[in-house]
Amino acid sequence: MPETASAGPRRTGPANLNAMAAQEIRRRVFSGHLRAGAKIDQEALADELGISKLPVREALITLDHEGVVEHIARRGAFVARMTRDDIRDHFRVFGVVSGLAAERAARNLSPESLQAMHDLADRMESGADRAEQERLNFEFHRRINYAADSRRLLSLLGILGKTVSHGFYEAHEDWPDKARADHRLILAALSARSAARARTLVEKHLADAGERAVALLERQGFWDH
Amino acid sequence: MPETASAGPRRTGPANLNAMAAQEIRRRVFSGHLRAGAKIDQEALADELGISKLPVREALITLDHEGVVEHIARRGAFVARMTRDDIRDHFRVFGVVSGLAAERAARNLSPESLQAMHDLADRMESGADRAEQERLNFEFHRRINYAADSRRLLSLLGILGKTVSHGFYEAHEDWPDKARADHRLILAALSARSAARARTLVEKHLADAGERAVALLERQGFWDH
DNA sequence: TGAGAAAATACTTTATCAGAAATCATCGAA
DNA sequence: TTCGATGATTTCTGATAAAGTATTTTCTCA
Repeated sequence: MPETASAGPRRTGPANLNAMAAQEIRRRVFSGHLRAGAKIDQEALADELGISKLPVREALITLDHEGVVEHIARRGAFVARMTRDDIRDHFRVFGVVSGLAAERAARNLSPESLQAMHDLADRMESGADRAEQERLNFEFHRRINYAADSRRLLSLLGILGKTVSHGFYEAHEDWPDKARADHRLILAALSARSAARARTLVEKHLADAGERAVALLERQGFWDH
Repeated sequence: MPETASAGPRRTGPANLNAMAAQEIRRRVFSGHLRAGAKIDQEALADELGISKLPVREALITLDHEGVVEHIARRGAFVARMTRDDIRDHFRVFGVVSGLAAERAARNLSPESLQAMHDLADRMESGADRAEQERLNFEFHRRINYAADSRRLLSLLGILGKTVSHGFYEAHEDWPDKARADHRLILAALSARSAARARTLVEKHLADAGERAVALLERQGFWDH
């Protein structure tokens, strides 16, 4: 028996409990399940998720840094009151930081990576299903961000990106077309080594994504009280 | 006796232990006490600070988000390997986000706030001591950031600002003069409601601060191994 | 018989749990 | 309206369980 292949009831969760808890709380906030300003009961949430209070507490620290909840010392955590402009601002910042990364990527990207990105763009047009498109989209941007070759930018982009409510590809009829067109333009700028143009395009791309995020949340009843 | 003024041996720390621990770890990292790549022993650190492991653990989560340490699941936390370019990038991002805030502030700042900022600038020139100047400087930027009136920007700026190693006013002979000049220019742009100019000036101001931060860390032996 | 590789074991460290201590907000009384 | 007691939570501690790492031992092959 070379491995513990036929293992017993090993749990299959995402590595650690606090990441799982954070993901679940994010879902509840953006789905409108947890309303803005509501106090988050650590104990109740822990019971509900079948874990102890500690991972929940750690998840709340993470979400505080992301701006999803507001943590007041010795008072507890509250769902952050996010306005439409807060969402737009989030994507605006996401945009300028991504723009910086694109600016660098325009200089650094190897010919091989550029080719790989062209392939990605091609695959996005060959009518894959929505979920697959979202994955390809993620991969496209990831390539740019890694090419920027800056630990600092990468770490910030990781935080900024996690907050995003996924599901653009399902929610917006015209988003796939718009995204494809944007990606082609960005890729052209990167291929031409036009750092400034790549930066501007990426900034606009994400500002637009911000508007879509607002519309998506609107439709999901995020601001209905 | 209106309050527990003449209290017993109440501890006087900064509200909660994890914030204290985070501050202490930051200090050790930027002073070169904890070297890049070094593994952080949670238990040893907890013993040393006279607290339990949990606040230390929570501090490490915070510092992970700030990019000061790198947390690998079930492996522990390691001091982030920060290059000179990482520091510059940090301030670059700090700059673009602060720039966004300044852009908004140029539109929003009330005449009263502008007057208050003029007073702050005046006081910075009336030869206060270095520590006081650093405080006034902080207040100056805080005014701008609050005037931007965006929870999202404010929260990000809070995180970005904490990482900064303080002590510019002590460390650089010419920084007070440079900072005063920059502030005057920024203030002029804000008073003239020139959003774009305010943004550019703030971006430059912080990019310069980044160079100074690199020089400061260099002098403190941060990169000597 | 000695050297190298694989596997099992022991050890160190992290992640989690349940409960105790401290703190703040609320409510009632003067 | 102000002060003090009560109750509900958060925050922290010590202990336990789960991983990962390193070491040692054993086995195979030259």
